Amino acid sequence: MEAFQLLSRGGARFNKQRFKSDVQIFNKAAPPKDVKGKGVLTQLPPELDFFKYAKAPSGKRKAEDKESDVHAEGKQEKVERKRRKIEEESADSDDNHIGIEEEAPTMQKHRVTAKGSDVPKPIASFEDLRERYNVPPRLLSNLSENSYKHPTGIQAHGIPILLEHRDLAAISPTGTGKTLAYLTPIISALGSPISSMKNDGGRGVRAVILAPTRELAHQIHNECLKLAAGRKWRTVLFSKATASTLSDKNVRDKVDIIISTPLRLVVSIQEGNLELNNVQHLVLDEADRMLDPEFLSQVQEVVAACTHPNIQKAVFSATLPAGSEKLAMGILRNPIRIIVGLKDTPLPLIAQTLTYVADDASKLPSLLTYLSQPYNPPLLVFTSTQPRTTSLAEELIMNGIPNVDCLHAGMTKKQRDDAVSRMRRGESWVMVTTEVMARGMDFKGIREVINYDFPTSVQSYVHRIGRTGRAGREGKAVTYFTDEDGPFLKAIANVLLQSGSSVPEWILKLPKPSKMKRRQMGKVKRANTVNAARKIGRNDAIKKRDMIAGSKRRKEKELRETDKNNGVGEGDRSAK
DNA sequence: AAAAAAC
Repeated sequence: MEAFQLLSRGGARFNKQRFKSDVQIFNKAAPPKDVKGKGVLTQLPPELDFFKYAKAPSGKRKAEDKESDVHAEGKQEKVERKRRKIEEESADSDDNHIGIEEEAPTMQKHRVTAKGSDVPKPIASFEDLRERYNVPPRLLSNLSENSYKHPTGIQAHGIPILLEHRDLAAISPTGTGKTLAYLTPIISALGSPISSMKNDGGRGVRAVILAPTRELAHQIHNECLKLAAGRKWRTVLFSKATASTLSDKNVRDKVDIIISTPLRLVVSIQEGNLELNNVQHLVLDEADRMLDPEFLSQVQEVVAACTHPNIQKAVFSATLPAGSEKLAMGILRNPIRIIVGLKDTPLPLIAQTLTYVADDASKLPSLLTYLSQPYNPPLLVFTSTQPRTTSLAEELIMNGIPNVDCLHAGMTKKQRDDAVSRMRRGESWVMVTTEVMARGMDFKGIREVINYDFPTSVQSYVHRIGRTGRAGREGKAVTYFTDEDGPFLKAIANVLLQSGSSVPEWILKLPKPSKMKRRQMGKVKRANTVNAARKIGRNDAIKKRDMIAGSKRRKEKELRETDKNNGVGEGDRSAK
């Protein structure tokens, strides 16, 4: 009982603080001053109560059902029903499922659902970690010195799970502190840097974190350095340069944590320049991306190389489609699944709009008009390809837009690093980019995102606009759509609805495009790509690459099928 | 459904 009171007090304090400092609109809405006990958030005006989606099912639904903001009532109800269904599914309790009901107040505040056996209770503050798990004081002081005062939902729930050495699938919205949620327990569990160990040292790297882009790996490494400050931790951002340094076994065995993109790691393993047999913590950040067909075999190779019997594995993302979740669950052992908020859904803090621009030629004038009015720099502009990123940046510069920058993976490492640095220093006002920046990147200042080209999936949309609205701040996201984007418009419109933004009625009335039509659209687009490729004389190269990729994908699919039939685990397969 | 990303 005492513990429970402590938890609810801590939770209440956290929420009050967080909302007061970060969400201006909270003050305007005059929150209840008395935050003692339960239900601060249940008293929020419905448009602010974005935790409601993940609350344990209760009789309180009705009051929350009334949302004023949406034009199409019928659609709204449908979405609501879907929402409720998802909740019921995730809250499906079995005997092992510890007290969602008993812990309801805390759970509600953190809007979290947990599934799995013997789920550890969440922490109320980082200080709890000292008593409960003997987390080193140095680590705790590093947290508070970097202004991490109160755990977010994913941190409160995820850190204890990882500290109890359980496998974890964690789904938490963009900008809610996932990186810290896995770095803190890893550094705590490692105890002491290898270099300072007398007996146990020299057996090789003990933790590996995989991320889909270099930029993200870099950012994770920076966070890691903050937490590692004051002790002789060796944390390595894996790259060509560091890989060659680590080809010396004596150097390599003194490394504590490696942060890397998958292929880089695979290459080193294959060259015999790296062993992962002492890895006890493996994290896949942006897990659904990492389990995409193009990354999957690489990731599986890394997983297979981690042969330590006691390895703990965790996957983190804001989005985890069913297919990816299955793959993830195949990699994890007796995992706990934590969902904060609703998966595949942006934060309602981000005000989203869809803007019709007729055709591609109308996009540039629209953007120029947008930029001629006051906006909050830095602005992030997403396009669909590298060439389009470059040419749009050039157009903007020619039109006199100041401080335009661009970043895509076709640029050199130095160019990429410089662009990120300019962004971090606040020197870029308009950053034009590709999917490379869509996931994980945390630029605190970004208030506005523009999808210049329509995103190619719901996941892409959620992650792109998730570059704003971070750590409780408000954000704004504008998405251009043309006639060609028609077939995919409705899916995105539903995402807007689910996260509390309004959508013009006519969009919701769009018929669901038939499979035939979608296939046709796909063909048209593919033909365009081929034509474009022919123009720049790379047709053959692209064809060849696509053929290779295609056959690889098919092969992987076949393997998946046969494995399923033979009951072979994920790890076994890639070893073949 | 498709481009970009990983070296």
